[in-house]
Amino acid sequence: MHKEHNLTKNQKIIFDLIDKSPQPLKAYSILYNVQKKGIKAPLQVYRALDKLVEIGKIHKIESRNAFIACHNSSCQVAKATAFSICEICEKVTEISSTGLSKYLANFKDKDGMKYSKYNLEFFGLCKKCTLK
Amino acid sequence: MHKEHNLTKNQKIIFDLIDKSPQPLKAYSILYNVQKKGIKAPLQVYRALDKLVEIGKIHKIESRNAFIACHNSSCQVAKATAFSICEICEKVTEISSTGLSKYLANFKDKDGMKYSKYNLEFFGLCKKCTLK
DNA sequence: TACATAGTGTTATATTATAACAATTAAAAA
DNA sequence: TTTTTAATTGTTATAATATAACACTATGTA
Ligand SMILES: [Zn+2]
Ligand SMILES: [Zn+2]
Ligand SMILES: [Zn+2]
Ligand SMILES: [Zn+2]
Repeated sequence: MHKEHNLTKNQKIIFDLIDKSPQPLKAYSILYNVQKKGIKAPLQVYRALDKLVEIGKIHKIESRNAFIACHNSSCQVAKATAFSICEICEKVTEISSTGLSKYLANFKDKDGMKYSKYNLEFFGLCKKCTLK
Repeated sequence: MHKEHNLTKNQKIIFDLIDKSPQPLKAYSILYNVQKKGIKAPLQVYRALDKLVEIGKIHKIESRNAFIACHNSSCQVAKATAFSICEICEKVTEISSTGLSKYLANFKDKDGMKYSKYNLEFFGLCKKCTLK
């Protein structure tokens, strides 16, 4: 569950847009979409994005430079994220698998080192694209 | 094991540089370092990088926009990669764990979908930085 | 109130990456 | 070997992504 954060004006505008979007949004596409709401400069977007990522309301899809709202109650504030990405239609889905997150949270490398955070991106074809 | 690829002149210059580097290199840092060898434009660098990634000689660290040589004989040509990243010194190490790669290669999401490719990035502190 | 902290607005600039086109080289097919 | 096809190169220009710096404003808290 997400802790309630009181989003500021810009944060709320940008979160709402991302939250409503069925696919991840890129920063400059966000910018174009919120200009009518008074957000005029890239920095205003990036600052809101940074904060939203930090508090776990959205995640960055690193391989796509795009942002998606978190819909996974088990992902601990941006510390443990996993996504599936369709290489044809670019549909991105957050994976919420207890098995996977337990496995990765407990993973130790050969030096016995544990990690505080991870990001995993799976690539393949989504159902719809598999059938074509 | 890597299939032997006959690298072209530019590919070789750029691979050699990355391969010798203890840490991942960024595209423009590569560019500055190979200008004395006649590679003058970003595109020449990016083209070589694209090819080297494609054939699995190097990997891109997505969260850092940087490139590292593959030192993991079990990673199947860029289809299955895992890294640990130190959040202080930015040291990056390719993880080669049979357990991990088997687990991820066989991972199915709740729709039963399997993936053809993945990239995993772990974050934490390396040994050296933990002791500080 | 006074102070600290976080957020905003703005301009400029840095960093990362690709488009388009002509020329060259290497590979493979005839 | 010649032909022809694909891959690579060189080059200029430009697109896309992201941050620096600074002045100002709102918010919380002592
Ligand atoms: Zn999430
Ligand atoms: Zn798809
Ligand atoms: Zn590798
Ligand atoms: Zn370190």
